[in-house]
Amino acid sequence: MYKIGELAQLCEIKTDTLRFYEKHGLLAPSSRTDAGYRIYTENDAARLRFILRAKAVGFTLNEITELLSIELDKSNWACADVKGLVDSKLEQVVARIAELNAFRSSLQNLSNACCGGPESAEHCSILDALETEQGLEKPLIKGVNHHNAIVKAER
Amino acid sequence: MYKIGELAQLCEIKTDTLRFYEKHGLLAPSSRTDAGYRIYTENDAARLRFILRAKAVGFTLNEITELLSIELDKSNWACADVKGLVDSKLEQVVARIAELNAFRSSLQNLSNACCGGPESAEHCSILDALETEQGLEKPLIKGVNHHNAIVKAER
DNA sequence: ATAAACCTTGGAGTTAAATCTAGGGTCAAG
DNA sequence: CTTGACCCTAGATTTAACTCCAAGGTTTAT
Repeated sequence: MYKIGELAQLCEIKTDTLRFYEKHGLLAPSSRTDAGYRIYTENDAARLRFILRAKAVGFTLNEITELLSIELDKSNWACADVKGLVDSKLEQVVARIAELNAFRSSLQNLSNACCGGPESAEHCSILDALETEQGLEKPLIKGVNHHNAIVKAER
Repeated sequence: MYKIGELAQLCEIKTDTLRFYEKHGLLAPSSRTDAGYRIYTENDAARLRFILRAKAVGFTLNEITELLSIELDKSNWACADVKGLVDSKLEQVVARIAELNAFRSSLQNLSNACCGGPESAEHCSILDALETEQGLEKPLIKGVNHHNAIVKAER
């Protein structure tokens, strides 16, 4: 059981943000005290952590609402519906991971091309690194890649 | 050589967005016609694609500006500086990939737990899936994971 | 029993990133 | 030589996601 300030501190956000999430239907406290103070349960906190993680990973609050709506009325959904919605989000996540991997390899190329010494960076070019990586990009975007996790990053 | 509308169409953004990027120092056309029309080169287009990819992957325009600033005055930077900046961005990207992988596995758990049939989704819970995945989360965050690329997602 | 530190609501302000509007030039096709 | 599809600038508006403020009620520690 947390008061709003306690939960906020626990999750390193502002109380204002919690009230904002409530107003927008993402997270309502399970109850109120007689005086009207919001009371959040451990379950509410878990939900909040889910929201924050989804946010950190680039989902908008609207998308998160959509994800959480599964939770709210799950007894009214068929299992197949839930699976469908989750799997479509899962696809988005997988696609985003692929994009990130492509981007990471862009940066990696630049880092690799750079000697790292004290001399001028005349020959270090983000765009050069980009160009040389362009052929590499497509296979990353399309299809699941079991071998592109994280490429060795040394030197 | 592209006029603003051509480049916009090529990259599926609005001309307004290109002018906006120019105003904010992310991408200026290499030249103008006598009439004042913006003229973008292939190099400008590559820079734009870099911007769009970075954006898709969750970087803010300010962060992207910082990344691109390397390009602008690279001759005034030491190679070590460039490498430092790039490597720190690289760390951010790797961290984000880790977060996304954790999130993906959350969703995967839910999908797996869900029978996918026509019956009520009473027992499919995003939060349940979250709980059971909580122990799994930390090893993903810390350290490079060569084997967490993308887990089989079928069924 | 009172001050400090909480909490409440309603509404205004902020920031990032566009997106739109108004009022005009430019250019190629018929 | 005009019409429609472009382009220009400057500035206003929008949207998401907070963040802050005012005016007041509640709790807690001294």
